[in-house]
Amino acid sequence: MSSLLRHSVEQQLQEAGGLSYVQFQLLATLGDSPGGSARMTDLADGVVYSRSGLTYQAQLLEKRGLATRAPSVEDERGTTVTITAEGRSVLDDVFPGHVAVLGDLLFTPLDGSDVAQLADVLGRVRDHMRSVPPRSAAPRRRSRATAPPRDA
Amino acid sequence: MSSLLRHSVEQQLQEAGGLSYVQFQLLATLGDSPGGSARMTDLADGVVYSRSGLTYQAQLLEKRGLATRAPSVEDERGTTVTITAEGRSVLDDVFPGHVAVLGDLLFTPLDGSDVAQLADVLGRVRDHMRSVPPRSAAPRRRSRATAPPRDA
DNA sequence: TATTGTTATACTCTATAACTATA
DNA sequence: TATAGTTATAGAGTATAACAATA
Repeated sequence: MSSLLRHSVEQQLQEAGGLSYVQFQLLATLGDSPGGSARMTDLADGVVYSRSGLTYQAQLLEKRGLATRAPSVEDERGTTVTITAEGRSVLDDVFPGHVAVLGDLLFTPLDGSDVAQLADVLGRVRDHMRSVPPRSAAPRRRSRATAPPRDA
Repeated sequence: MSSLLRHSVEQQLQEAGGLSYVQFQLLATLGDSPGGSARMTDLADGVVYSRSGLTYQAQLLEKRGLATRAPSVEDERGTTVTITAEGRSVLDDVFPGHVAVLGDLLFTPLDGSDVAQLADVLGRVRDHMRSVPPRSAAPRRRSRATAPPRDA
């Protein structure tokens, strides 16, 4: 079910705005951030992928003029990404269709009670997953001599 | 939530058996099929992807000796894919860890009632999505001559 | 030394279109 | 003609490792 939905969502984003799923997530996150800005690390928190993958997608956004990148003021190691007016415009173009896809495919067969249950249950799963030490994101070699590797 | 879970699942499949998510789906489907066989078209029904993508993954399985491919007996246009003993072996290798990932990440914060609700609600969504006409060719905002194109 | 991020690179996967062969 | 599947190809996306720069 999740695969089917994801596939349709990605297709709509691509057709309506030429956006990959990750690009949409980044733009949406930036759009909701104060000043339309966020640091790469903050952006990474919402996404699964590697830092290099994030850099790649952010570069694509910059090339299309949907976002700008600049060294962070507070911490010069960091990069601050900011959504542009054109970025917001693309987001506006894409959003109605995005909501429509979800409405058609996900919400149509559900009533208010179903949606509430889903939000509750999946919300708990999400919180749980976030609280779990990300086995994946944790480089194996991170373990010092004191910590015996679990995954052999 | 779905992305996080999917990512962890894919990682486990890759580490435990060198399987992509699609390959695992194919092997699992074959394993549950009578005689361990199914036609490409039948396999495609369970998966989102294109036929060429399915051919690609089936070829990989064949190269690794996890499945065989042969012309179908009834309909010589078709290809019958069959899981091998080694394919079942890899499936057995991978399965416990697969279940463990789902247990850890998905089911831990849920009780029996939650799981039942989830199965009910998502089951209806799945049925609904399957009943809907192919999404790819149906851009819903694509209107007739009355609506001017706004994406110029 | 640890953290932030980029680059170089190699690889996997997917989709489109053209093609073959059978129904 | 329609259906089943493969092949050729091209492109998008991802991860790993090496790297530079700042804290």
